Amino acid sequence: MNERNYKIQKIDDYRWRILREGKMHVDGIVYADESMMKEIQKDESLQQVINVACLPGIVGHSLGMPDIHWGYGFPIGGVAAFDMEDGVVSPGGVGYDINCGVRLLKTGLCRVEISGKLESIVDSLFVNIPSGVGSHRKDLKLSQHEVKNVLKNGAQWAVSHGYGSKEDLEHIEEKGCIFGADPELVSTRAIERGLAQLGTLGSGNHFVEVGYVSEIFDEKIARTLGLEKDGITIMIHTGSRGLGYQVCDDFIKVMIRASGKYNIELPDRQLCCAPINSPEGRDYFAAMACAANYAFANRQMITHWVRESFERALHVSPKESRISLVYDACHNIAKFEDHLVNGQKKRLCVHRKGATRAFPPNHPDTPAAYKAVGQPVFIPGDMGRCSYVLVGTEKAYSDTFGSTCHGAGRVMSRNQATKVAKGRSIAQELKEKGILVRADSRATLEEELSDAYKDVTKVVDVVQHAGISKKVAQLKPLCVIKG
DNA sequence: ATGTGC
Repeated sequence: MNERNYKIQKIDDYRWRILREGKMHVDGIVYADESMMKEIQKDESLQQVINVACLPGIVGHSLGMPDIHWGYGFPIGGVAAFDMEDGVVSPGGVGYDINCGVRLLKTGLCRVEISGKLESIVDSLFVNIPSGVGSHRKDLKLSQHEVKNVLKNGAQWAVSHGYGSKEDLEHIEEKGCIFGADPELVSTRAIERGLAQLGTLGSGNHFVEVGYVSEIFDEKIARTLGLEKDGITIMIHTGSRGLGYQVCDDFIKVMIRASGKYNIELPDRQLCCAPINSPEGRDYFAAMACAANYAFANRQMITHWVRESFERALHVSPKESRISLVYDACHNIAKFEDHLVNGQKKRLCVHRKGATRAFPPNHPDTPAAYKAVGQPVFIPGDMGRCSYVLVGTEKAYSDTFGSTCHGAGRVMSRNQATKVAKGRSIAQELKEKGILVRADSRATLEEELSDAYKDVTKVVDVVQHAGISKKVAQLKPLCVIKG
């Protein structure tokens, strides 16, 4: 069962090469330190890196980030770019939660100003933002027609309906709207699942977390991002909810047929895909863009209710709380982007699944305010430890199609974590560490146990040392709401 | 991740 046929070559302290052999078109490259590499080999994720390397039209390398772990077909923490002419697009390379992502808000508040008020903040957030499996909003049920407008316009829809400001849009990847979304390619079932879920958190590892800047590694960049020591931040991690799940599920069926139709040899059925320039490939992309836009709108709506929750809990005006968006980045998505391949500029379809775009300073897609420092990247850890703010680099652009990691990465399955948490009160343990948590389900809290994750500091150190991101600040949690 | 199996 655990027989390994592949050969791994150490490139340097933070990179490992899986040599091309058999049906692989390219080498695999994994970013990890020595001890992580041992952990990584315990699951099937490296075999998945190899499987991805066998897909038609893949260019460069099949990449694994240090938070890599087993996923549906493609590994989570994987990056794969395909040639527009002979390459493929695959729902498994994006993931079930299309445009799952992280946004970071900063505030005009500092730690001492809210100490003693954390209970009311966390309660207010928990009341205002529905959380948990199947969570929906009682105060906002859209018509099918209106959902289609969300799918076309993303966060722009939210802003034009009074949820946030135009300035927010400048600080979202793609300005909160992926081009090419066609709602007619999203099934009625998917749209129905989306009617009442806009502005809800969901379950699993999704959260809204209030924290503070605990350490700054680069003063100048932190200042540009508007972060200072002890400043209060809010991190939002969620995606496209049931609508995105349904889009993925619908298109996996389409892609299984398409893989046969186009004679694509699949090492694993879960890698089902279609040529980028086929009807199935174009349809998937247009539907995926819809789900991505729904997720952008979702995080934008949640931002609105975060602002409102702070105002209510602290009895402050928006001018006093000064909650603004630092940035919003996707970590489950496929994008058409220009990259240098063998010295030539080429348009590629880049799949990032559990991987974050990390574009360098001066890139056209890096927001104007951050041109000098690079695109912000947020790496949430687990509930008990910390998170990181990074920026993208030239090296990421040249080595990883402008990509980096997305989180700590699991070391325990959900089942394992539940067993380890048996007989313990995770909420109480966190409270003793000074972290208040409100969760819809006790089971989710157990699955999200701190020890179920790698130490995010080690993950971030790998991408920092490998040069594919630059550390800017560390954030520590104060209170968190979970699904 | 997911109206947590059709």
